Amino acid sequence: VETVKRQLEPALAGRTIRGVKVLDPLLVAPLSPAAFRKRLRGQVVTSIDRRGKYLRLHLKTGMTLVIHLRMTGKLTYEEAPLKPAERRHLRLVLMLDNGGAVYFHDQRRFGKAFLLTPEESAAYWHKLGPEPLARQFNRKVMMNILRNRRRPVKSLLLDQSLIAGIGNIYADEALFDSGIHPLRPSEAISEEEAARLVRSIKSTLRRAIRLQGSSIDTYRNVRGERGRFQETFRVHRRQGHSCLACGGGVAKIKVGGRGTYFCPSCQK
DNA sequence: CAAAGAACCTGGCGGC
DNA sequence: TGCCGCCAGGTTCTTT
Repeated sequence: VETVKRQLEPALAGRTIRGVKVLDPLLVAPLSPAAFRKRLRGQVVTSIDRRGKYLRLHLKTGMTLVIHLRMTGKLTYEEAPLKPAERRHLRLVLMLDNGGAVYFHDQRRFGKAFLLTPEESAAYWHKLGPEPLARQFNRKVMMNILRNRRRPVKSLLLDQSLIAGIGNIYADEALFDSGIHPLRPSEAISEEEAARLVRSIKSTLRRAIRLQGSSIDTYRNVRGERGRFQETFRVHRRQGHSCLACGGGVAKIKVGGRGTYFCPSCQK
């Protein structure tokens, strides 16, 4: 999402949305496509940012257009019309005043786009935990999150109300990097381990951003290019392969309903 | 109230 | 070839 945000900013900032085409009502539900279009058309995008896994397009009126890609959402920017094959999973088009357009594609149709008023915004973003890449996200904050909870540490990392923006891939990779077992009860994590976990989360996310995300299947960046972080996975989706650190076998279990990959000898 | 499980969707894969 | 079940970068609602 950070990669998408960085690439979308120069294409969208300062642009006026001249046209809105909703090809899948599910994307904007519970708003009707007509109501969504009416509220968005003519709006000026002043800036773009990200909060957790949400993309936010700030509009001159004070409204915010929020986009969540969920599992298979993709945003692309094009100056020329899409080829027929590229329209297969097209859900939304925002036509801009410079002739370009932003396209939202989504195979599984889990993605969401909605508008927030300035009044709604504060309460909405309040539901999310801190940004893991912020300076203020440190061992102390991590310890407060881990303390008095016995849920498996991986479930906590994925809980967006506790920390905003860590996904399944990055939770697995950060836990491997810090040598912590995904099922460890969070209250059993020491100060030293918490400090290591914070460093691992930050370094994993930074490295993934540098490699422009993970293209396991459908993900592409705004220019349609694959990310490369999947080439550096140490445990995620490597079950049965040997651990790059110890040579032992990478295991797969389910944690909180999510496929979870780890090295039983490196992660305790 | 926390936690587990199901639901929301589409499509690819392996097994039979 | 075709059908079935399982799995998938996430969140939210329901059930236990």
